[in-house]
Amino acid sequence: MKYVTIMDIAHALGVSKSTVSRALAGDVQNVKPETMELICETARRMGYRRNEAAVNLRRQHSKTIGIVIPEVVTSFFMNFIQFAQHDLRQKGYRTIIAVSNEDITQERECLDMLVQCRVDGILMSVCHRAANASLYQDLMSRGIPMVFFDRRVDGVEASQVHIDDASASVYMVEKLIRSGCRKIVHLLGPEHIGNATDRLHGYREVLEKFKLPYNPQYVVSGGLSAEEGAQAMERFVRSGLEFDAVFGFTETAVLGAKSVLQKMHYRIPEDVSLCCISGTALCTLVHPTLSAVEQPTAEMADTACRLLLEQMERPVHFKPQTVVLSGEVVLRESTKAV
Amino acid sequence: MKYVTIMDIAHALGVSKSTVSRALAGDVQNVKPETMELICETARRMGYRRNEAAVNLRRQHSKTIGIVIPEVVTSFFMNFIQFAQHDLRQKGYRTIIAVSNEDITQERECLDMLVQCRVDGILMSVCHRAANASLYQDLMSRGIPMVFFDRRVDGVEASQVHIDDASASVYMVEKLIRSGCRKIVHLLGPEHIGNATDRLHGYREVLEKFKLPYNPQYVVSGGLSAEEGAQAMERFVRSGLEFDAVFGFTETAVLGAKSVLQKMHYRIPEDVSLCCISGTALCTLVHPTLSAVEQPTAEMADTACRLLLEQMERPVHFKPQTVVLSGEVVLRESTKAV
DNA sequence: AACGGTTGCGGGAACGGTTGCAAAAAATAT
DNA sequence: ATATTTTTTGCAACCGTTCCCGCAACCGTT
Repeated sequence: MKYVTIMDIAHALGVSKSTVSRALAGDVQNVKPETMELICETARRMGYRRNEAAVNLRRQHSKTIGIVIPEVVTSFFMNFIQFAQHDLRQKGYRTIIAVSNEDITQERECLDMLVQCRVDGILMSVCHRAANASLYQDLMSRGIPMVFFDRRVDGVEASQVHIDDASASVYMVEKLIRSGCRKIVHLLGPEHIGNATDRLHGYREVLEKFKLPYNPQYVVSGGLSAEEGAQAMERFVRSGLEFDAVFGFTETAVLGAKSVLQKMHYRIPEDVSLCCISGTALCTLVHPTLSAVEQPTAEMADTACRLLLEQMERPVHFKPQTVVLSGEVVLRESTKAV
Repeated sequence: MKYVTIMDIAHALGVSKSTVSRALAGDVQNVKPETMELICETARRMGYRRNEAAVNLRRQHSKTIGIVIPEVVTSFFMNFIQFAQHDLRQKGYRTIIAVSNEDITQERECLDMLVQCRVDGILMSVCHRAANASLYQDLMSRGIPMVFFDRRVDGVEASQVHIDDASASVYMVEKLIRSGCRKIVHLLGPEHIGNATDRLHGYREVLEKFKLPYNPQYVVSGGLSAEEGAQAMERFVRSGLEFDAVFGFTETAVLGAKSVLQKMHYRIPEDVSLCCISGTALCTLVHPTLSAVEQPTAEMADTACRLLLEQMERPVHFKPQTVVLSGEVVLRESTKAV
């Protein structure tokens, strides 16, 4: 495994490595056009590829951004990464992605690895609203810019961008009620995810607004996965309580619930309406298609990248800011018309 | 942004950087236990994180493996990455993932980036069976070990691991026939993906075996995405030809077809059986659940990593080998019992 | 006391680029 | 022609780490 270096090129052409370096960097101020052309051509011919490690060492930055996400089963995070990569690449940054698997220990390891790689900044969606807060704070005080997206994090002085979960819930549940539903089950997300609480608040807010009674029995822990959602649904159905709609914290859980319901021959949406927050392309792939509040993924990625880049450009007197985006209600076949 | 270096530690303790380096590397042969303890403790206290760029430069390897995948909408590739990351991390390797978006130009850029980062090896699923073959060959002759997984690549002397597509198709289509289906539509994959041809061969083989006529009109280009699958299905239905089953190249395309069929009130599987190759968790999320040949993702990742690691350990007199795994037919609700 | 062997540590040269500064070469002005 | 400026080039230091080599201190033997 022998890579060609600028010294190899310099030697082959009888010039100094400085000149080669400048030529390859396109420094038109300091190198004669024909020399430049010659060097670039030779580099191409010899198959030269710059050694990033050497560059990173010399310049004191890596031109890479770390992205930490909690899971890879939903396509939301992958879509986010795609958009973010597009934005960052345009600004000359590479990305390195790390998955915490919804585990705070793995999350710490991810962060550790990113620090070792000397990433210039971190885009992060936490797996726990508070558990690693002091670590984030520590990293940021060490001068590593961070922006948190999608999942809210508490007690950290940092830029964040997420959707207005409470409002999103309000929109969605209101649609449910206006379409005639009265007994709405809420598949609650895990307590350690901040957004779960907000979505529950939104749900309760609408009930109050419409003077409907709030019954805690209709709020069941639906987890994150399809399995958990299915189990929660099954348990609820067995409890014998009447219901005419399910509003879920997340897509996968609702899909699990949907399977259970369909297996029991509930008709959707005639017998039960189904909807959730943070839907992805999956919602359109199932039958009936699922009504959901869609995350503005592209906008979220753009905003997160912008915030991060701004913070990296002017690290001094930078003020953390929280951007709240609004989700878009998309009504599909799993809910009745209002 | 100031990171602490081994020099900082050495200075603080009045020892040489060599000793610090050795202590941190756990070189018990050459450093006294108390010194070691002292150095490690100080390093921890000062928040030392090794600079990977410096290490990569000095040692002539990066301890990272590049993984190139064609898309991120299916969870298959993400699952593969998860398994591969697990294996590689155990061997002390980081991973850097790049997405080609089913585009040969982007694929070249991905490879270029990985070379710049001096990855020690590449795990790759191509977006075109042949287009970039000479580039792969070039990279390998430059001493970069590569292993190709899932998607077959032609005319390249390299290790490959994929499922036996023809046999997988045979298994699946046979089940269809044994359950009573006679007019089976095949949603063909894109021509530039080698596996598509193999799966078609499998389909034809079974027809021959059962002495059923082969009608080219029943083989339609179904593309990769749900949209393409839906369009293909719609076109076929409009053609007026009778059919009682759809066997698809890939999950997403079949899901697209399924939507169309369900919208038209075809009953599944009573009117039309549905199945595909390379199913993921998605198959169990939809209703009715989808019969599929499941890829042995973990096994494929393990094999690919093993092959790559072996090749990296003994680059000389290494012989490329192709490992063919067999898929597992999982019958679910979208097909009738045999 | 002199000897070889081990142990623990420091010095310094790499690794492959970038970049400030000075010097050489070329272009322009006097 | 020489003086001056401008363009183009080379030298050398540096980034943080590893690792080869050498040195000293200490050990037990003779």
